[in-house]
Amino acid sequence: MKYIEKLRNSGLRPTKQRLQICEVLFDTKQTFHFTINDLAKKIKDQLDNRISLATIYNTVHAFEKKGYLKQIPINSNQTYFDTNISDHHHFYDLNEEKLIDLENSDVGPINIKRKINGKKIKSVEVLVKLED
Amino acid sequence: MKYIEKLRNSGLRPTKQRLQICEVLFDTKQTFHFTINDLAKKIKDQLDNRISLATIYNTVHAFEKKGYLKQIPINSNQTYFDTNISDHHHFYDLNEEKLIDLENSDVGPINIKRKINGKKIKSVEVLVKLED
DNA sequence: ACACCTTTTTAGAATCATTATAAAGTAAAT
DNA sequence: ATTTACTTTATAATGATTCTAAAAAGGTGT
Repeated sequence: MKYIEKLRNSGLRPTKQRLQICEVLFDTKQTFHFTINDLAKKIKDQLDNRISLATIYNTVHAFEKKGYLKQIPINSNQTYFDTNISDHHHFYDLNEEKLIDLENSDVGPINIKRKINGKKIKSVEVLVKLED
Repeated sequence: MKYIEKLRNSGLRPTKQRLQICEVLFDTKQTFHFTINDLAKKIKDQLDNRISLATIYNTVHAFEKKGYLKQIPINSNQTYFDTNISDHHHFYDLNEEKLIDLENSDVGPINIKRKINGKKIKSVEVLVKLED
């Protein structure tokens, strides 16, 4: 199993549940956005066994902390995650409540001129809200 | 009262509660960020009478819809609002969980090259995450 | 001022995502 | 194989936000 090493290397035990969640998240051609509920449904549909909701939360947060997932900053009652961890930005369609990837080449370079003492920039994320 | 006209013009009845919330939000030299809970506390401290939490929610959402407040896209369990409705962006200090305004001049122009058919850009918001 | 209609406020209940708990199960180390 | 430290799990708890329906207040016309 190709994810066993990946998990071990980051200090996460490769449990059956984590490996299955890896498959659902990363065995796809296309990256995608999801909420915990989306993921829970996907897991229920794709797997024979069931994984408890608590485990799904734990796993997603563990993966996010390790950098295998990105949280998307957006005001919604649910938290959105992205399996695309490359440097990129998002459209958010307010009418359809849908996220759309903006390739990095779709956005000109972003120049942050101000510095805060003792702080490093961890990420720069652009959210472009769309309406009809 | 200077807010009566403002509210009437946007189709909101200038009720006692709304006018008082206007004072708390807009009678300040500096703009600021807040959550509903922050605001509720501020209201309790600054006013003699009490305003129900439901009204605070209603009012903030009404003001946001009318453009007197901006929601700040950030992943937090609470929703953040900003009384600074000018075009500007934010630092988010991950360690201290604090928002800091970035003046528009602190960020170079942002060029969104991609268009989505039939959709207009409503806003472009940059969130710069900081860590120690 | 009064009557009428509409909007707003309110307390409390309901909802819903997320986190905490604590017991049972599993991986890894000795 | 035994022990130890993680993990999973069902369920309960939490906490922000929204809903509800009744009371109060604003606005308009008389």
